[in-house]
Amino acid sequence: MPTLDPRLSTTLVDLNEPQRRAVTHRDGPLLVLAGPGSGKTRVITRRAAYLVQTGVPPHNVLAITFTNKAADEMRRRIDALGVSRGMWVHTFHALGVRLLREFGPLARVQAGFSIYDEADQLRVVKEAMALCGVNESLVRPEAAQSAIGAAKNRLESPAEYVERAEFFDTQVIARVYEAYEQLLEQRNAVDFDDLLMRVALVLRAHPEIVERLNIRFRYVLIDEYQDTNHAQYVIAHYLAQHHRNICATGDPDQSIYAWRGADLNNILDFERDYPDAVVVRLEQNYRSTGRILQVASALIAGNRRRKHKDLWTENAAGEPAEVWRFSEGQAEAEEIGGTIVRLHAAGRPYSDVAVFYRVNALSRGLEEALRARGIPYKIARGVAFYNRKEIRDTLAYLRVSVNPADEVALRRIINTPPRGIGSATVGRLLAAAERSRRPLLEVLRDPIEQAALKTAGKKVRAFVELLDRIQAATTGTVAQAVSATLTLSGLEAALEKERDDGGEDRLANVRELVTAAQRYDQEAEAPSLADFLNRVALVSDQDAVDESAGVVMLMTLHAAKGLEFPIVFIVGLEQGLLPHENALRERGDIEEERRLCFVGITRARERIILSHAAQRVIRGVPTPRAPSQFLRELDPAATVVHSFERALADGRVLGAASNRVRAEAPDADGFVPLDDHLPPEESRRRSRRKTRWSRDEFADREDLEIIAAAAEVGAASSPYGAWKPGTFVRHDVYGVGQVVWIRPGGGQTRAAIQFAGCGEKTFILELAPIQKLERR
DNA sequence: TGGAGCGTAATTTTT
DNA sequence: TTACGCTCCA
Repeated sequence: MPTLDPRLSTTLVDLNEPQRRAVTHRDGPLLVLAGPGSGKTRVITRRAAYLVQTGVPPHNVLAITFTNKAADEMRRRIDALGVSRGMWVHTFHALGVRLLREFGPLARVQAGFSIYDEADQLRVVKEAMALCGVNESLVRPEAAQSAIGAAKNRLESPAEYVERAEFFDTQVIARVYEAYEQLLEQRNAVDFDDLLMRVALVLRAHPEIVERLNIRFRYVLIDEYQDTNHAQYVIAHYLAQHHRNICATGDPDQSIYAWRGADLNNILDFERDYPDAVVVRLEQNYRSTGRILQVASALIAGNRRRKHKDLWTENAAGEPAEVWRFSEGQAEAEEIGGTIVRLHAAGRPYSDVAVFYRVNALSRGLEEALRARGIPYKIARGVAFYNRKEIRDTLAYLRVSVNPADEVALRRIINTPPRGIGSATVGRLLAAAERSRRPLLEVLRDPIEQAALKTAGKKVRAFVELLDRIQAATTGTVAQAVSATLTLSGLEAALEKERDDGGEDRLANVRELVTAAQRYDQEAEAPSLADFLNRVALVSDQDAVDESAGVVMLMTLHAAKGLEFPIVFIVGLEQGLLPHENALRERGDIEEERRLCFVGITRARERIILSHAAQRVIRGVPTPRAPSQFLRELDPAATVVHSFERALADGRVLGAASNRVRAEAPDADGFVPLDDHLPPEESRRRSRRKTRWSRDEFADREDLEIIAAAAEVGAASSPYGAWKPGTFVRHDVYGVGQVVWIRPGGGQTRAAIQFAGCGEKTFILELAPIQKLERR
């Protein structure tokens, strides 16, 4: 019996009963179902501390999260409890990198491997398609990319994928997948999915490695278990195989990554996988007011695939949730901006406020409104920095010097900045590489090839010499390597010139990269250029959320998970946006959209405002919008509706259906004429009044449906009413085809057309050069 | 070779 | 609205 750690009482203090049970559970599988705001992070960190304080060496504990930010946060909090030394706290992907570094050869990767992000990956997919002779109009490269990613999540090799491929296009993709894998191998590169897949496959094939890892990691904690995909599930399974000390925490109601392969069944079936599992439910919420919780609970009750929880709180009931309705999307942004100004004037720090949206495109209007009012804000977009051209260019140089086989990076920098090696020369070199089956860089170095190129050959030689000089300069600290690369490559000079010519100051951005490298040099345990590059590759948007920045935060609903703010706005609660159009389609998942909305609402501590507009400018086109079906699913007893609609010049009121007495026929534009017997002033006054939704009123209130109907009529009255599946059409480029399906929505009409020569393609009819063929 | 200019297509969420 | 790819011209 180990002596009890004196710190143990601190570890267990201020925990409620279920929390304490979860923290002090020692051996065997444990499932913690943690509702929003129920102190889940606290439980995980305390549990890690508890294990250590009761005698488990820290290096025997492995904690896995999904985001770097969560990992850092957990490490920090465990640190604060004084026990983190030697403990492994990683994201699944970072764990993948570390393990691949250890047993890489078993997974067909060599030291210094590159990690390809989505953009790199797409390049390789395109290359693979070209290699297979697959035309990009036959299979969209993005489609192939996501099919390959999905296959990897299922741990399917190209050969296994082929077996399942029934249809022509999947057979094509199977060939592309195979070529893609070969290209990655030649380049000593892995993509994001490989970081999981290859680890999972190694574990499956090598019991001795599993054994070794099981000895090393006696306790495994996995956070956000509801977001694990099949590959992650398999990894978790093997990591806990012998000792079965797996602690999974999560909440099925907050699973929002099914589109990326997350399998809700992993958490729903945990008790089947581990029949002896102890299950702890954390249902007491410490975050939100009673009404916020009430509204959220009513909403999520609409889902079938879940584990029931009774969320409750001792917090005050608070204010009702608010639904704000606008006639136009811009008014929504303006009103939110104005409200934030007033809140701030009343003493609220900006950081008390966050605005969430379903799609990034919605941030623009908000940004403009905030900027116009001088409200400081930040958008949670971590990758934005690393996606800048100048940053990617710099990193490409570094990648080549760590991994000379990295052809994607090599091709990126071969003529950046311009050095007279144009596409014709590159084309010749690539052909030579393919002919002689040698890596591109080897061909570049070949004096014979250089000579064959005549004048360009000299430039190629200068380029490889440059690469050698850069490689020689990358031996010191990472920061030194980065700045030497900038100077030697000529990037610095090029950017300087661009700035002096009055262009953007992109030099400042690459200087920031040097700063980031300096920070890394100081913080990393064993800094190396390769590790720095790996780390940079795994940066995500979520990591950029800085709640302590003192500014209003703007982010997608996905990025909002795990955060909390006193005042939360969720904008664009409209059909097609939330739930998103894709989810409304045949195989879409409405429940996931509902969870997304649930996640958003439960971020709020004091006040939640859900807004929608009857019309919104999308891609420059004013589009009628119907309110989200989720608005109808909120608990009306805890909800209040506030209309900000305004009459138009001609007296019509967009979206002000709340003033209606009975439904009227929509006019030709698809808008319901409202209150046109009232003078505009009266109409405006009425539409501004605050309405409280009583249950009855809510029940037979038609307004939402009416607006929805108006939107639909708007779409149906489009010139494509007569287009049906089977209708023959002619496209200026693809020729004659036949409509497969047609769907109005969001002011645009989408249709899939099957063409004789080149397969099925989807169009926005309003924009595509396409006509109906008339029967004659 | 490389830049400018044009047309076309696309837009969900991200480790 | 923007991004990308393609063609054309200096």
